[in-house]
Amino acid sequence: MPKTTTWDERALLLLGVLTTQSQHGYQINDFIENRLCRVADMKKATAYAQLDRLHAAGMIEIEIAQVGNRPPRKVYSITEPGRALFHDLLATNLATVEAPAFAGDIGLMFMNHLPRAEAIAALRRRLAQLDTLIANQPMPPPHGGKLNLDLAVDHIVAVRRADRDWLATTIDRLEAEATLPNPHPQAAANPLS
Amino acid sequence: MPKTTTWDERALLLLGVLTTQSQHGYQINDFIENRLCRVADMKKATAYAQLDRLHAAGMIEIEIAQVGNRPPRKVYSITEPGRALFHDLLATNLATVEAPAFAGDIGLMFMNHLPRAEAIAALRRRLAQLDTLIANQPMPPPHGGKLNLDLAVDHIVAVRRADRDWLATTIDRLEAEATLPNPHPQAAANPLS
DNA sequence: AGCCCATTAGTCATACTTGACTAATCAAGA
DNA sequence: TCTTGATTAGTCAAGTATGACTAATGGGCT
Repeated sequence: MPKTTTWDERALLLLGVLTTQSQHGYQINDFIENRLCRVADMKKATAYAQLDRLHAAGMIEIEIAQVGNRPPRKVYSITEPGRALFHDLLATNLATVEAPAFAGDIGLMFMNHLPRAEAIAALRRRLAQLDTLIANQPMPPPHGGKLNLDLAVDHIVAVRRADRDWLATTIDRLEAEATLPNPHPQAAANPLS
Repeated sequence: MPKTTTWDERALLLLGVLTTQSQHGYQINDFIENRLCRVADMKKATAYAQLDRLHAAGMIEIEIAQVGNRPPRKVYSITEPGRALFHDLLATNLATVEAPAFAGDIGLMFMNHLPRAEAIAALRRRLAQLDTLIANQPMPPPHGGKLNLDLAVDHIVAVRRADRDWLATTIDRLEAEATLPNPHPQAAANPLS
């Protein structure tokens, strides 16, 4: 038999959107890019590619609907196998911890290559950004029925707040260390050791 | 003039590794996949592609070194322009907040599509995994000189702990709600409304 | 002597992602 | 009336990421 395709969180996202309600492409993209933008990030072309894969696998079906003289809509609906797949993907997703990889940590690793003052100033800017983000956190627009956006947003806010606290504490610690004799005397530019 | 290439955290990672010390390819990959695996994630083929791009842009240079009769080593070294680029990328990285997108939040959004008990059981498995990860957090092997792995690992641990706390609290709340009259009576399987 | 594994170097096909683009209809403002 | 922007459909080229693969050497084990 053919090797079973591997489905990821993008399939879960689309199946979830379609489980809530059959939709046509424009609606799907609009929904993802406007309503779910803080939780998910998928572009139009990616969505179409995934929808094609899901259709080819029989997880969704497509009907054409004509409204007036407008270009015909393709309405995507989830099938029974699709519901089963959605169920499995959802249960797995809920039960699994993802390996986090923060791009910001790359910089932290190499922080000692900058002069202390410069590094701390940069981290301070990061902290200011975080504060702004947390303060201006817009509450998501009200949503209908089964979609639990609040929970996901709440999670993001919680993690961001922890990030902020860690950063504030770390900056303080680094500053305290900076007043002591410099433990890294070679921190300035140093070509050809 | 040609459009300036966009450099990302992968370039930062490689430049950082080479700033610490000139290395040949095998060393670089070994270092990233063994020592930095908890902070960064870059595969061999990706590293070589990035090294090529950096070399084409004059950010690193390559010398051939022969050791015995072994296959010749290509030793990659950072150039002066490379150091400047590294400095800029590092300062930017430290000063910037990344938009986080957690795959796990996709599931949270659709949680109401599962029966409450099943969803809570799945989240409990996620929590157990998180606890294990936090408990078994291996301290990174000691590192030399300017590499500040501890800081990045500390950050990851802090965020993970916040994640764990949020999850524990959320599970409790969901369970409390579950004992009340079900606010989502259609939570069970419900084909064709 | 012979065999296997680690070291050292990459390459390549494949898959995934996305910015930019095309096309047509209709409502509303100028 | 004409133009513009939103609605609706996608496509395609170009870039990125990576699993799987090839090749050669040398040290150590049987």
